[in-house]
Amino acid sequence: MHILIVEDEPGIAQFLKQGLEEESFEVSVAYDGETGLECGHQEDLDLILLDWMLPKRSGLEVCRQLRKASVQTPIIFLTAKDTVSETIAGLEAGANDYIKKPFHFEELLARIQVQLRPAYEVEHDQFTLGDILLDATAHRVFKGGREITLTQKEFALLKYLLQHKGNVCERTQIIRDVWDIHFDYNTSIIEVYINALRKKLDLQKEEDAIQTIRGIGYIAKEA
Amino acid sequence: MHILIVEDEPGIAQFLKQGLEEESFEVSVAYDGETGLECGHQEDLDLILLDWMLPKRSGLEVCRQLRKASVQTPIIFLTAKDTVSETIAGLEAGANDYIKKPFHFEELLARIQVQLRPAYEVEHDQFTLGDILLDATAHRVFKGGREITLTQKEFALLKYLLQHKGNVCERTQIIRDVWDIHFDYNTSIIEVYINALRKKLDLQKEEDAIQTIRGIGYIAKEA
DNA sequence: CCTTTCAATTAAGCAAATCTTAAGCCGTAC
DNA sequence: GTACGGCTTAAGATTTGCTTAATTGAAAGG
Repeated sequence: MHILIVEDEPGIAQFLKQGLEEESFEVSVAYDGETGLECGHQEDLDLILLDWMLPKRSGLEVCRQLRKASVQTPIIFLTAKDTVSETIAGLEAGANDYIKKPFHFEELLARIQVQLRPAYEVEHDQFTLGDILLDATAHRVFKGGREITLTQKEFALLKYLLQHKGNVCERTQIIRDVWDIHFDYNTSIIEVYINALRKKLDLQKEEDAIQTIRGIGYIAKEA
Repeated sequence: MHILIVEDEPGIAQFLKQGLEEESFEVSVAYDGETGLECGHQEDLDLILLDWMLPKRSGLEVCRQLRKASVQTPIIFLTAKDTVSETIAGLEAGANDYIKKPFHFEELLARIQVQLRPAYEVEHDQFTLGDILLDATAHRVFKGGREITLTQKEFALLKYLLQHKGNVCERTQIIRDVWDIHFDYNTSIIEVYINALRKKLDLQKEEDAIQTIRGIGYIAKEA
């Protein structure tokens, strides 16, 4: 997570930088409004901490300009300007929060966390197995960050195996729950799909995440 | 815009209600935590103002429970509990802001506006997908700066897909939310419109911004 | 009040992806 | 070594989605 501090007083800037770095944020500092405005456009920024009184351009102006340029990065004012009308001006300029000095570092941290919290996380129920990730909500599967395209049945089978991770899945169970066949079967369809999965997920025979249990079925387990 | 106030002290509740109604908000009041938690689940709520000390359930608990039930409505704590650790607890429980009593009504208003901003933008502002830009307010669509004329339904469908950018939209969801058909359907209308969009937006099959998820629906995603 | 127009929808034929079956092969267990 | 169970492959069947054309219906214009 990358935070930009726009603050002219070296003491405060340093204090903030150090504190945030200890929380393992990546921190950049701009010492005047002009620079702050420039840096604020960077794509990889996750949050901006903005002082009000700055050389060259005021924090208020920086905030307005950034929003005007449709920069969506969360902005938190951090300033000694503590009147109500100033607070309102700051918030109306497009800031997401407004903290008055003096402040407690812990509270700042909590408020930063609030801003970094994804706005609307649709609850994704997802399953993992090693570096394989199956997102049931989005209907997508990733292996080591790279998306893998699966067909319906492949997806259903993988999901079933991951749901029962660590447990042996009998072929009769699989055919019942994934294919909805409740009577006797005599087909190699499961093998075909297991095969497809192993191919698409590039699973090696030795460290196979999906192992065959001879005579019974299959098991998905961590290496 | 509909705001829920959860506050046990009638005086404050009334003061808030009146003030907010003057700003033409629709206001509901719950006088204890239990009721607050129930009302908090309502779909049409845009914001919740939450006191900490409440009969039956504390505001902190209400907040936690709502978030646990994946209610995404913005929550602002409005409380006399003013220590740093309480503030942090409130924010970590899932609140979006934390205002300490006594407060200025004007500042509260500004902070409410900040929380309502994202909802407003989703409703009115613009969505992008690669070089496609959809301006919901102006009801216009651009691709690489050139305006594309869409019909009502085409526009509604594209907006829906862009709103859910990165997530698979199931056909049943689409037919429900865009066509408002809640019963079983058996028509190829979605295909027709997807087809129209792909044509008008000149999307190539390979790097298609709108991809088909066979058996499920469609997904709009960046290349 | 009738005609024109255009968006919305339905329907049908076609194309493509997926699912299933089946047959031969391979490896392990006995 | 043999027999059984699982793996692999490919071909046929089936399902799903794409595309085009025709029909409906509602608003605009004469």
